[in-house]
Amino acid sequence: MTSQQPRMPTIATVARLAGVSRQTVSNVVRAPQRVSPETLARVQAIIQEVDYRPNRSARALQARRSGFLAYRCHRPEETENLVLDRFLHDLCHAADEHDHHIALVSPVSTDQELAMYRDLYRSGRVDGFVLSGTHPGDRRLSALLEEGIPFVSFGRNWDAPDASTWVDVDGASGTRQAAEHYWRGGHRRIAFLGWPDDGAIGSDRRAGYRSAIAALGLEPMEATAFDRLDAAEAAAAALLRRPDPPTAVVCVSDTMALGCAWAAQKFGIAVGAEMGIMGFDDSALTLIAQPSLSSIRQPTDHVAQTLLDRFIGLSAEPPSGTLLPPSLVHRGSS
Amino acid sequence: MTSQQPRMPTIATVARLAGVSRQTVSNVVRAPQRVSPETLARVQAIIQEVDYRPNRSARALQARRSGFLAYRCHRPEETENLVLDRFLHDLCHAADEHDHHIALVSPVSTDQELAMYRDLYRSGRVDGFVLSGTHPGDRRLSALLEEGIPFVSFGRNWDAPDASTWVDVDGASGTRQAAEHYWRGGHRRIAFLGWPDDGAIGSDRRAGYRSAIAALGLEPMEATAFDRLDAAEAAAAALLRRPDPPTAVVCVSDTMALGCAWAAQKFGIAVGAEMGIMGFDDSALTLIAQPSLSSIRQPTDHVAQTLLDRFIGLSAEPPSGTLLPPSLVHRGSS
DNA sequence: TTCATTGACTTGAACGTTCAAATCCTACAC
DNA sequence: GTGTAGGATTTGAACGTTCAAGTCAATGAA
Repeated sequence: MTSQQPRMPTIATVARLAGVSRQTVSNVVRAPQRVSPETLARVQAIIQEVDYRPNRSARALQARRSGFLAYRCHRPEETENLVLDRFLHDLCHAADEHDHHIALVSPVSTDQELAMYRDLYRSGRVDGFVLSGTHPGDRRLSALLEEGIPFVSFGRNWDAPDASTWVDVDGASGTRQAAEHYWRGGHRRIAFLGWPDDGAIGSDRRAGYRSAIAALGLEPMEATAFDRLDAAEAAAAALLRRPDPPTAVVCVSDTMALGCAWAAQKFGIAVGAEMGIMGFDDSALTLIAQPSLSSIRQPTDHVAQTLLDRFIGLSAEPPSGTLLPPSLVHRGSS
Repeated sequence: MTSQQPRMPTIATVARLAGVSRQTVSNVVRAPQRVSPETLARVQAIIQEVDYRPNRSARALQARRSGFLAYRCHRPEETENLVLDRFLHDLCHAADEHDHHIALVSPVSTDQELAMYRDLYRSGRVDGFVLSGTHPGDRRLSALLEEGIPFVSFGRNWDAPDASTWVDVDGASGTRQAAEHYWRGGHRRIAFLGWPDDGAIGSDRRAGYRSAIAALGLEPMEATAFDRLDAAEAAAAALLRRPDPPTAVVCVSDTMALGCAWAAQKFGIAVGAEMGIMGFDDSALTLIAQPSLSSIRQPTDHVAQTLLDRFIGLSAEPPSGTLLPPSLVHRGSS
């Protein structure tokens, strides 16, 4: 941190010390089977001794790939943060296992985002991109496809599902599982608390509930509220005031579920024992809440893993989409 | 995304097309004043035309610095996430402005973290590190210092404040400002709602409150609770049941402030008009609350900016710590 | 005229890898 | 004994930059 750092050992340093050529050292590191056992041992000893690691910039230059993928770090104000936080974490992890790393960008507009992507890719700084939060009409997908820039996305390619490689979570499967879970638990009046302004995600989750309810031969019971605690609480209270109040509520988000739980408490209903509540996303919101909420959890680790696998094989395989089912996390409110 | 990409234009491509040498092209990009106006214009035109960008790996190799800083992406379960989320965002931004990028790592233990850092640095993948969430006895600081690996930290170097370069937020200043703000607003019974198990951060914030109260000649009034909504609500309710209830509460966190607001509502006290509540960190938690909470906001953008500045000048300047004051964000509960 | 000075540009080498081709050696078959 | 095959290793070149040292021509002072 102070003066001149002594130079790092290079492949040439090791070669000289071990009395072999650079290429042999390279082989020891990358293709040990090509090297005779004695030489292998000798060179490995030297590598240990001087703590040599291949220089990644040199490798990147020669291989014409940096081993970096760029990811846009989401804005702190957005609500879906908590899932994306977990996703980002899992993405790092998955990248690590593929000897890659994640480079972050934080553009302020879509235009700037695209300009950054172009620059990052053309300057060889990154090998491609991981997008998240895709939506119908997403310009990023079409632009990257058009420019032939490699990418994968967490979220479908809504406009052209077969044109690019993506992984998404099957929201309908989650709400379907939740409804079926309650049915198996003896519940017969199962409600859904959704958003009023259904986008693609909200209607996907709603559809899963409806299909399960229909398949089970139950009466649907739906309410909507904006994604805020007070609004959710009010909507849930309205449900509870009905002559035939639900005994279980499947919610489109954890915020909704928390509001639902507050409402139940005010009605003197024991959450968990008397009434089931299921959130969506298993966000950290559950931690500040009491009682802790059951939730439908997106398998972000599996998503990240799959995306990385797919990215690595991108030039070989044709583009393809994958839907992964979420899973129920039972915490006490179910 | 499909077949063989055509090769990117290199400095040699541009040189050939412009009829100059590689070095001249390099000068056009990096030191335009060295080139004659006519040549400059001609070369720039070609650069535009073929959309040339210098290859970063080649630059990194030659300059022996990658332009990457590594940052450990926090675990999704941790509570201070929301500030760190904002910090990460600001860090990307600051890095961008210094022509650097942030590379993420997600180690599972401190040992692995240190091993990763060593590897990333020695392989030339990153030029150094940005740490956050430092604590007394933090092994990372001592290890990096010992190995001579460059880093800066968001959070003091508790054990050796003068040994490394850091930036931290003056928590005491925040709570002091809040107390003084309420005093100026006519409040005379100002309480502090803190954590029972005061770590360094909690006691820092408490100290600011105490110093302000003492300076203003008021009676201190303190309560504690764990950082959970229900616990905070209970503690706040106890305060409100006192014969001399506070008219304003400075809280050690937003969770506490939200709990406080719920308690006030139950007592029929109008938050904002009748009672002031100040949170800490201005986390997104405030979004799910109604009315929205005032809060003490850490200047993460300034922190990030300063850290980057300091990192760039790390080899030239001696290590130094900087304390930045937070600011009050008035939203309605103050 | 001579010779240093300056400005514009070029050349060769180096940064640390890996690929492709070449070399060397040993073993084995005919 | 000759030829061939194959394994282990080395050599030279290339990846795309930039640094340091060079050339070359024009300028101006002695």
